Amino acid sequence: MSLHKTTIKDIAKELGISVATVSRALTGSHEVQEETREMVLRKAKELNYRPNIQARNLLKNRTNIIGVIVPEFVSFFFPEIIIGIQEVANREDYQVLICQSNETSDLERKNIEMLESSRVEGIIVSVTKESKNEPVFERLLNEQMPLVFINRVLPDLIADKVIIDDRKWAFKAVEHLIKCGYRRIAHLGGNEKLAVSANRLQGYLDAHRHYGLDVHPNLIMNLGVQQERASLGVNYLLSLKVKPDAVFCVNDPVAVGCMLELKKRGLKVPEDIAVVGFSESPIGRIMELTSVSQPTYEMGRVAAGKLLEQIKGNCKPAETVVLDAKLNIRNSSLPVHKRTQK
Amino acid sequence: MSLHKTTIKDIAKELGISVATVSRALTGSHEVQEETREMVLRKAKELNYRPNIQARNLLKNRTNIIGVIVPEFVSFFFPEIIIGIQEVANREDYQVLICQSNETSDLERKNIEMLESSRVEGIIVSVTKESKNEPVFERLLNEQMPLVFINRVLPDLIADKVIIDDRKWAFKAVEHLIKCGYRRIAHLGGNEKLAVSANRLQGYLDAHRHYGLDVHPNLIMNLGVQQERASLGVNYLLSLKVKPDAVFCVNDPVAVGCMLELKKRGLKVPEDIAVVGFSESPIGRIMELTSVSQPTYEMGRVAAGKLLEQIKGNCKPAETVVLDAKLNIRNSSLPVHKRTQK
DNA sequence: TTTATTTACGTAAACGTTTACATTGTTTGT
DNA sequence: ACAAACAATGTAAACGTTTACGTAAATAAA
Repeated sequence: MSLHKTTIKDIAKELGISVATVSRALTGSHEVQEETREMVLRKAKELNYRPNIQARNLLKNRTNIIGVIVPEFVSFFFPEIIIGIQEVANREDYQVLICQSNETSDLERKNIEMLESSRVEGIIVSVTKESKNEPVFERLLNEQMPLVFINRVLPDLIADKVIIDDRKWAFKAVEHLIKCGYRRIAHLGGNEKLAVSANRLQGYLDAHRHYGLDVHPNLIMNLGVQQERASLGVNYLLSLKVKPDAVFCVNDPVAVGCMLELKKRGLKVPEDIAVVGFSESPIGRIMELTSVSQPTYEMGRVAAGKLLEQIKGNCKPAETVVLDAKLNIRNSSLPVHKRTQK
Repeated sequence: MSLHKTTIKDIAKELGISVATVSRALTGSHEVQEETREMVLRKAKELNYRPNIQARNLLKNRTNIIGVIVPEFVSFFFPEIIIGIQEVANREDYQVLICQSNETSDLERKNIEMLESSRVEGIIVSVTKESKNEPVFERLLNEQMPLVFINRVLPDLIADKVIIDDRKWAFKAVEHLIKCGYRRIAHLGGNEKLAVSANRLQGYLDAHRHYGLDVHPNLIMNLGVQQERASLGVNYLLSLKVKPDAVFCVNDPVAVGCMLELKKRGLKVPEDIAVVGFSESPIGRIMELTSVSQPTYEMGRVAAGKLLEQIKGNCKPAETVVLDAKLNIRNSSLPVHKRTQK
């Protein structure tokens, strides 16, 4: 019941041999007598020896840990990405240190510094909106810290990135609304400084341009990516003389908030207003919300794969992996002529 | 652009002083001249020095890491607990290594061993259903590994536990149904071997006993804790000659699955059948599901607090902290006489 | 036999810190 | 003036490993 954890020295002393021999026996070196090895292994088991990874890592100057920074992980989205990351990392004996930046630039920076102090061998990050940490990431890149951006990226940085084509899929989502017969499509956008938001807005504009529809600036609002922000937007939209007949939302939470507010106001989806989200969510699925689904697990796996490659020193030039997505059409965006049949 | 990370030695060499002085300056020791300290701090910043935590920990024989094992973290519940844990842990400079056992006993054991090898200083765990690892946890306790069970516990083990009184709150939930006028209340239970499930079933039985209601064994089914399992139960319940007028579900996912299946079958909640869940969830809230809310963040904080106490060697006897919960009444369980008004 | 090679093991340095102890130079007390 | 106390710094050991190097004995080659 000693609080002392068995070390290699204890084994050596008990057997009257040197620590070097014990180490060799344990690491499976060939330069140790079979007889000796067995003796060591037996004693190690007897003393319930566990190698001290810290000491080994200090010597080899590694930690076998990678860091992950996400804005939050209460919504399904980032947890799924993290699971994908863990899957690949664990397979290669890496542990994953998970941090959440809580959507604040400041905590993001602190997390980075903490991960550096923990001597993680690489970092996978999904930046906060309004990340003011571009210089920090630049420093990391300069210092050759393996780094992969996922989902939310900094467009100006030359680094590995794993994303979907937000612009393209936003286009497809809005195109779907247009083809369904909707003509006054509003957009509840996220934060302009967030690349994903900006790109989805672009896709929205692209679709209008492509199908010759006028863009009404007063139908476009950038309120944020959180569910609660939606009511504000809905209230405004419903106050207009000419109301929109559909809303394309920057993500599912906002779309859900939008649907809830509409319901509260006594409006039916899609009969009065159609709604489309982005990124899929269990709640959205249940509410029959049309949305673009991202391959979350796969994104995590790919990001971890690229990070481990960087760590192993395969110094390929920075690459942006664009994964495929999918538009899932549900009842929240029925074609105008089919709506009454519902 | 060197791959070499700045060490205390580099600073010492550049300034022509000893590593001891540098160390003292950095750790805020009083026995160093103010002038020297400033010099060191300036140089440290210039060279972007980050202390190597591994080396420090090796010396002090600690890691400043605690491990957390949860069954899963895609649903809101465990992420919230984890955030609470991180909050307290980070405040005390501890990192959190998060593992998911994926509801399998085997992966749970592997995670434990992995955390041991990583020399975590303590473990917070929510066991899998049918955890066969009681002997493993017993060993950990014997070896004085700080350990706190949270939410899902092993009743026979003497250890720190952070829970709510599942039996009591299940009683309250069912009592609420009874007071609303429901008389044939079914129970979609979880796994019998899972303490939380067993306790919630007991609460269900208690309420029946307390209010003199007969228990109909064929209205009680233990199908599991996942949403998908609910349809099976609903199908069976609806096949009975005398159908239930309410369902008390072991948790929100099952309750949601239950509501969806009822909807699919053309039945209205609560007009045809009332539904009550447990543990709260965003989806449940949106579906207006009556449920018991647990203080997830607080549970995490308390568990982390207790673990850190254990780590610091405050060897109190094992204690079970029972936190308060709350029954949130929503439309899924309207009083029978009010239902038509809806 | 003598020399070269191999085998099995020991010695000691190294990783980046912290800290007990030693060593200065300076101040205080008598 | 001299001992005592103190302040600021240096020296070196320690944490638990791995591994380059050295060494002795045993074996193979000459």
